[in-house]
Amino acid sequence: MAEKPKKQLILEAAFEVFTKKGFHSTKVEEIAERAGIGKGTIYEYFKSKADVFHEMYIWYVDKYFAELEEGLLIETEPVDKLLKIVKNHIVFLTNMKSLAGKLLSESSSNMDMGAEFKKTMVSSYKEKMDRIKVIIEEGIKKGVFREIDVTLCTMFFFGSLGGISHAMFLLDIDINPDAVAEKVIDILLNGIKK
Amino acid sequence: MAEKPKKQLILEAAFEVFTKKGFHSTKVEEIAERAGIGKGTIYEYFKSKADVFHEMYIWYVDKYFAELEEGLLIETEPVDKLLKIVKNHIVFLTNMKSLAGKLLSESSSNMDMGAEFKKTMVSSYKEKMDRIKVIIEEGIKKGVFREIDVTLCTMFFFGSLGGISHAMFLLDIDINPDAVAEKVIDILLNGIKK
Amino acid sequence: MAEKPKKQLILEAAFEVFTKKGFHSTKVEEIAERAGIGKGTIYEYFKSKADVFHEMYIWYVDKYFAELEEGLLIETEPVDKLLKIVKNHIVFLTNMKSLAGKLLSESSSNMDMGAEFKKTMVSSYKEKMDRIKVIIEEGIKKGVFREIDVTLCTMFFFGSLGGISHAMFLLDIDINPDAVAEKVIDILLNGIKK
Amino acid sequence: MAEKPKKQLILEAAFEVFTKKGFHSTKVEEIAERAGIGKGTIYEYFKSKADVFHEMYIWYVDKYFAELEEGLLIETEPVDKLLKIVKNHIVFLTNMKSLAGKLLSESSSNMDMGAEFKKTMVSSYKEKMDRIKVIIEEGIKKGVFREIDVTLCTMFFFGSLGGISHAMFLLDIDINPDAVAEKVIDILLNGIKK
DNA sequence: CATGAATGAGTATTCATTCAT
DNA sequence: TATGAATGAATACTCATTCAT
Repeated sequence: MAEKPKKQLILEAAFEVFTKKGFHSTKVEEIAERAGIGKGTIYEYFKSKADVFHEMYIWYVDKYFAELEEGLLIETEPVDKLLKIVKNHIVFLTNMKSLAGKLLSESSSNMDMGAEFKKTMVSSYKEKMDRIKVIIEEGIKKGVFREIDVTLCTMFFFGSLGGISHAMFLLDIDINPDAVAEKVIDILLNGIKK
Repeated sequence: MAEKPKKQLILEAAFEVFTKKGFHSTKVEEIAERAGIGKGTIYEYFKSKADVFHEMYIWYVDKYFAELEEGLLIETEPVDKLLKIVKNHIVFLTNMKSLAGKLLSESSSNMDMGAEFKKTMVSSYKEKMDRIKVIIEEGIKKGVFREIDVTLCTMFFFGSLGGISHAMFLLDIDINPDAVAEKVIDILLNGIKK
Repeated sequence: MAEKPKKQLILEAAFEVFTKKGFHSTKVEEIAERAGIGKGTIYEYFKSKADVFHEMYIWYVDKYFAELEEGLLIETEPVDKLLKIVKNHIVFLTNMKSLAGKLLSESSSNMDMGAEFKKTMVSSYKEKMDRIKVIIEEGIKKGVFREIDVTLCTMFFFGSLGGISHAMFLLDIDINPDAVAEKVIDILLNGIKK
Repeated sequence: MAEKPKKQLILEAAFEVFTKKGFHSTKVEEIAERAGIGKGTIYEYFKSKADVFHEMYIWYVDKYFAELEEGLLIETEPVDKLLKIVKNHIVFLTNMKSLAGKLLSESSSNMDMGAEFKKTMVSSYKEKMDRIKVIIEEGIKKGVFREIDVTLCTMFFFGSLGGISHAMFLLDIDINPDAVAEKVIDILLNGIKK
């Protein structure tokens, strides 16, 4: 009897379909089918297809951060924190059935989805970036990291995570989170120069 | 009299519109208007809207590589080559009126565009990666770089370029190509550890 | 405690909404809200939206006639009766918050509401007409009126009432029932010729 | 080869369907079918269903006035002019396949069609009224008519025309334009009092 | 070759109605 | 009885594509 709340059901179905087919190619009816409900029901909980996408995005990002923060609590050292972030990122993507790349890319090109959504995206993006930035700054303060350009370094590091996801999905590569994470951090920390 | 060939005209118009509005939101008629020709004419040169996109993508990538290779010819040292790649990437994006990010993201989510296009994308992706990979391997052979995981390092480096583009567009940041390129390479080469 | 019967409540709410927004633009939920009840409850008393409209129409016409007949009882002379009809018509419309025009017009165009409703409308229309016809015939018999075409005169007279309502609503004119009624009857009785 | 212009074709088809079924019950596709064209073509000439209705209404009113004015040119006497108006009205309705009543009624209840259309309707209504008003005033000036309330008389007369149409359609009566017109004018001029 | 008028397949959304509670 | 969450049939409108000129 204790059914999952309808709204959650829709969000999950939406995630699966949107990430697999992209926003425009996803039909509202498909989401309903996957959620095992009637098409009209979606409009009881969301005011439009774009709204479903928007809320799903927020839900997804929140989930990401929740898992991340939990992981970060244990660590104290900047290096370990960065390592945790990379691991978390990879695990998250893998758990998400490896479809998350789509989400990012499709969403970034949907300016037609209204300024409000754009704002949500930018702010969640900044939030992620800031989380990393703080760690790097902490590392510099502690004397563990060099005095590099923090913003750039953050973009660099953050981008590399995206690049890895992108490669994973586009090339259909299976990877070992721990091994990859360690290699990534090694490069980031020590550079590639001999 | 020396008019630009019609096909080229369409490709350029398509690039502008597709990158500004994304694939689905771009109307064929808009491309025609921007190209200063009739809607029907497009179908004389391309068999569908997807085909226009596909060919435009190839043209864009070719252009990217042409400029890149030209730049790489001058350099002999792996480090300088990587530096050139970063600079070229940033300059290219800037020249492209900062719209290229869209291209990547939108395209990656269009599985509905057929397997053929997917293949084109993957292969051009691999081509770009390989170009970088070769340089890194060369650096290792020459003893300039450590013996790191080349594939991963490539993904890492390549991804960081994407991350920088993404940040540029999403956050609307203006950057100085040379300064940024040097900082990026500095991090890549020396790492961030003190 | 002496609550109004639910059905009556719905009918009144329906009248307000239907007359303000027309049949198609009225949502069943709106009627329920205005009646202060749940949407489903309407279907306990009526079998469809069209049925609500149908019954409301009958209720409205009955009310009209009830008021009219009451007024006519006092009068004995045909001329006074016609005068009473005009006054009653105008007062009725005014009391109805000047929305009745809508009712007539919307309803007349709803062939899609089924033959049954059409019949109700026609028969109520005929009933109104007959009421007038009888008075005119009586007037002729009494030698007060000329031997004009009774049916046509009825239509003419009845139509003019509608015309006045229509003008009132469309042009948003406020009128004095007594003054107008007397002028109307004056024209009807004496014509406009000098 | 000399086909009727598409826009005109659509307007005529729209008139037939709208007047038969009312605005809401008319499907755009039905208009297209009746016009013998594709659904999309309608949107080449009109920007919405409401727009088709709006333009059709104007076209219809213009046609009415064109025929009316032509008829009025020949007459010089106010009485003859009124007679002409009545005849014209009846003939017009008959020619229009007896569907015009719908038009008036449906349209008057479509406040949801936007303020612009409301304005068009009111102004065409006033125009018709003014045409009649002028004739009555002329009659008074010439000493043919009594000094009655002109506005009211106009509404009265105009309404009676509507009443006759309404009766014709609702009761499905066939009438002889000339005979009816003369009787109507007789009542209007001389009243019904003996 | 070039065109743009014509087309109709495809889809988000609304809302009357049902029915489990 | 009363309710309102759930439903899906119904429909205006868009736009890639065709083809007569």
